[in-house]
Amino acid sequence: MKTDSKPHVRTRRDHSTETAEDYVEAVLQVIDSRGACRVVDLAKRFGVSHVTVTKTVSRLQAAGYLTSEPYGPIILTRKGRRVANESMKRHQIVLEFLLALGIGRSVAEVDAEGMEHHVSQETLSKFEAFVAGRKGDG
Amino acid sequence: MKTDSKPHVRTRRDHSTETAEDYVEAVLQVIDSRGACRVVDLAKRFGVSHVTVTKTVSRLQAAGYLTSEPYGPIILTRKGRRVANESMKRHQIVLEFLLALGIGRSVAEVDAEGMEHHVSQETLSKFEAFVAGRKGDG
DNA sequence: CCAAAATTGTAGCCATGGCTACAATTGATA
DNA sequence: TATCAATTGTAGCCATGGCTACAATTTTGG
Ligand SMILES: [Mn+2]
Ligand SMILES: [Mn+2]
Ligand SMILES: [Mn+2]
Ligand SMILES: [Mn+2]
Repeated sequence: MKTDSKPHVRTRRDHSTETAEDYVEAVLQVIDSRGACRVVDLAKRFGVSHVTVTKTVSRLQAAGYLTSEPYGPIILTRKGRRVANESMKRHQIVLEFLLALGIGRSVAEVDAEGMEHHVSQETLSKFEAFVAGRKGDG
Repeated sequence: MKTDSKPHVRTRRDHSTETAEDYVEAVLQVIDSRGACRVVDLAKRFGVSHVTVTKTVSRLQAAGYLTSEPYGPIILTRKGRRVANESMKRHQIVLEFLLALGIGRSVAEVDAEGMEHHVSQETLSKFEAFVAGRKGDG
């Protein structure tokens, strides 16, 4: 797990994996709700042009997260599915934590999307414990 | 405050202001502890080459956050000091929140460096309230 | 005061992630 | 089925933020 003593170095590393995590997560969710994932779906979701999505998808394909043929749908590889599931789980924990803290849902959803990539395993565990604790209360 | 319904759009905006915030904050702290801030100080702090710092400093100068003459020290403008103070305050709140949650100092410092840029005002307030609450306890 | 070390600047490269404009393909429907 | 709409691809642009290599300047020690 390499405990980077330099905070900014870790933050930069977090950012370098952020796109892959958000994309595979989105692909999984779109497939789950529409049957197949297309470039337009991701463009709408992320609020970017379809060109940006196409280029990113091609990078992620080269990196082994997904596959796609010309004019075809976007499909996750085994690796892509693994990362998507891990990311979704972590996203969920962060979101539930913010909700448990009493933050409004729409704000919590926005904050979680950015925060999720910077939460260490230790912090994630504390978040989980906190949520579990609030469930027990009244 | 514009409540971006699209999480990823907000996250991208957070990232677009991140460098300026981290730099002015660092400049303020270096000045405070060494009397003056130089390119090397920032390069060490951020774990990047002096070239990266030079280029970024020149961008931030163009954007009005700081000034610097050739081979001279880096000085914050009024705007730079304002942003630095705000950023330091927010950073401190996030850090103290993580510590109050029971996270180890070194991990908390690393996580805070990334998280701080994605915390909305509402969430920041809840963080503050949580820390204040734990202070009262035993 | 001068040489070596440290610092800073400059040139030029790369990857990521944005965009517009336009072309090609596919899908829907009249 | 022929056309129009939607989707996807491609070309080419930009800004940010990394880097190495080398040049210039400043600082420091003897
Ligand atoms: Mn995200
Ligand atoms: Mn997410
Ligand atoms: Mn930061
Ligand atoms: Mn971030």
